[in-house]
Amino acid sequence: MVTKLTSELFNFHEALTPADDRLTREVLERITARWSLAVMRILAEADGPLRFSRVLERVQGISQKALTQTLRTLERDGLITRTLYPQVPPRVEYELTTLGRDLLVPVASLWRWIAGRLPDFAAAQALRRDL
Amino acid sequence: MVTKLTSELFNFHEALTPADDRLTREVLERITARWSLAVMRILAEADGPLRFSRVLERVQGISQKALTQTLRTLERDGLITRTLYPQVPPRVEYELTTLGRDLLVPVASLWRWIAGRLPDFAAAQALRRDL
DNA sequence: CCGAATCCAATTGGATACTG
DNA sequence: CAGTATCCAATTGGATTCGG
Repeated sequence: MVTKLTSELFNFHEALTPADDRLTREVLERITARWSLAVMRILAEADGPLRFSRVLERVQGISQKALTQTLRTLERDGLITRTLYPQVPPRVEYELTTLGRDLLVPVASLWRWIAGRLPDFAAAQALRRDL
Repeated sequence: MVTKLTSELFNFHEALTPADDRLTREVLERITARWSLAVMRILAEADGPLRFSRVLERVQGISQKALTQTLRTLERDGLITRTLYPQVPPRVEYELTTLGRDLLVPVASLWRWIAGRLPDFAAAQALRRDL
C-alpha cells in the first residue's frame, strides 16, 4: 500500500517541535548548499587537518570568498573545526569533526541513489527539453 | 580505520563521467532546494492527484510564484506529473511519479538522521553564536 | 598566508496586475 | 483557476584590493 509507505516516511517529522523542524530544514539546506559537500569530501579524503590554501586548490572551481563562507557555515554547524596557529604568516587548519564524518554516511547514500537513477533523470529531462 | 571508511563512501563517485557527476550534483541541489521537499511531502501524503490551489494551501508559507517554479522543476526532473484538464476554469493536477516516491526513501533517511542529531547541531550553534 | 572589505553584475523572491 | 508578466527590493557571487 503506497499510501502508508509514503506517509510513514515522514512520521518522525511530526514528533518535532516547530523550532526543531526549522532547524532540521536549515541544516539540510546548508549541508546541500553549493560547496558544502565538495569541501567536506576533500577534508574526508585528506584524513587530517588541511590548510586553507590546500582546500582552495583541491575544490575545483571554488572562489576564495565562497570557500571562506562555506568553511564558516560548516564550522557553525559543528561539522568541521578551525584551528588558528598565530604565526607569521598565520596558519589555519580545518578538519572534519566526528559529527561531520558521521553525516557523510547518509549523505553518500542519497548521492549514490541519485547516481544510480541517473538514466531516469536524464530521460525525464530529455523528454521535456521543450518546457 | 577512519581513512578508508570516509574515502570509500564516495568511491562510486569516481566511476561517474564528468557529465554524470554534474547531473547528479544538479539533481541533489534541486531536490534539496527551498520548497522541493515540502511540496513532494504534500503530494506523497495526498496519495493522489492534487490541484494547484490545494498544494498552495497546504505548503505553509510558499508564494504562488515559488510554487509554480518548484512544480516546473520537479516535473522536469521526472519527479511529478502535471495533468491539464482544458476546462473553463482550467483544472491542473499534480502527482508524484514512481521515481518521486522512490526518492523520498533516501531523502527521509537523511532528514531523519539530521533530526536525530539535532542536539549536536543545536549545541554547536550555541557555542559559536558569537562567530 | 588567511581572509575581511569593497564594488559591481546577476540572480532571486515577493507583491501586484493581468489573461485564457 | 492557474498561471504569466512586470516591477522592485534584497540577496548572492565573482573580482579585486587591502590588512594582520
